[in-house]
Amino acid sequence: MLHFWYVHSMLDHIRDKNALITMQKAGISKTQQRIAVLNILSKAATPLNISSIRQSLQSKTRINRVTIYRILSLFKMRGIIRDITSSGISYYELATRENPVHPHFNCLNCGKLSCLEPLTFSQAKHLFNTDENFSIEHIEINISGLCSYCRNAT
Amino acid sequence: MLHFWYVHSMLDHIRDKNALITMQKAGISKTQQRIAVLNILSKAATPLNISSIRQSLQSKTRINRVTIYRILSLFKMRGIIRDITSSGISYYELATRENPVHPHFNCLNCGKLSCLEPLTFSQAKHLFNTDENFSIEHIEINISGLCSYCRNAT
DNA sequence: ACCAAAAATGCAACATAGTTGCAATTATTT
DNA sequence: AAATAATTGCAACTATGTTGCATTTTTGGT
Repeated sequence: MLHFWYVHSMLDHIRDKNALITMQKAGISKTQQRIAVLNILSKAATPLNISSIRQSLQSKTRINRVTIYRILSLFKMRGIIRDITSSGISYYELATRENPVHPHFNCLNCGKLSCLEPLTFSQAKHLFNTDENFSIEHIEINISGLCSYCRNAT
Repeated sequence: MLHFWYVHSMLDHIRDKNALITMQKAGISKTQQRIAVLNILSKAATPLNISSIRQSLQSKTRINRVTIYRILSLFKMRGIIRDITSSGISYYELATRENPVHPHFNCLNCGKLSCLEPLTFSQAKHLFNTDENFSIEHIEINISGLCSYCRNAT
């Protein structure tokens, strides 16, 4: 039987490799800080906000607050990640083919952001009577309430 | 023919009266600052963010930054206003029967937030497969791109 | 209309998010 | 392996938002 730590170090290794490939494709320098940020986002099951990212990073990599902002901003520009702002807080998630744009659910109790089933852009676009000639570039749908855990806990 | 200033002072008078009635109904003290904030929001054609509200207020009423936050928070709790957070900035609009919850359009160029045609809560709710037992309390839909003005200006 | 009690405002101080310029460090290219 | 280019760290700054406490304004009873 494989050991826990072994499986994990193996996964970490794969992730590091993927991170390098991603940055290669994007044509940006492969720095330790960028790899670390990318790995944290690829490990995450839900979109993460800056403070979660900082916490996860500080234990492993020495990284400045400003650097995180700059890396996230660069990743966003290059289409590597997407940001979701729910209740005034920015969350980040990987933007891959396998992970298309989708609505999010923000628990008002625990604050966790979960991903909902995707709605295609055209489906969503169809909903809104935009006879006024707006050019739609982004549709953000955020739903809030209580997640199943918090709902049952109360 | 009626003079411009006359019509306006008349409208202001009606607004002041409406503001007083609103606060009476909500069972909260009728203060100058609250009347001023309420009037600004009732005059506005689009949802306003804090800095717009501050700017509009400072010319007329002496009011502290903190007071505006407290008033908006109270109004929100009492259901007098609604807040919309688009791209990390909070905007406020009157929450009346005639003005139901609706999606918003945020121009990425000029930053202005416009109101789109409403979608009923049940229409919107129906869209999302929430088989997981989330309890939905709020659905926020924000669309961004270029407004007609900015689109044509470029 | 006045006075006491209750409520709201102003102010100072603080916390967090996010940005910018510049010097020091790290990647990349040859 | 060295020179150049890019990135990071740091200090300082802006904006948003919050809290405690003293001062002022509203409210409600007389």
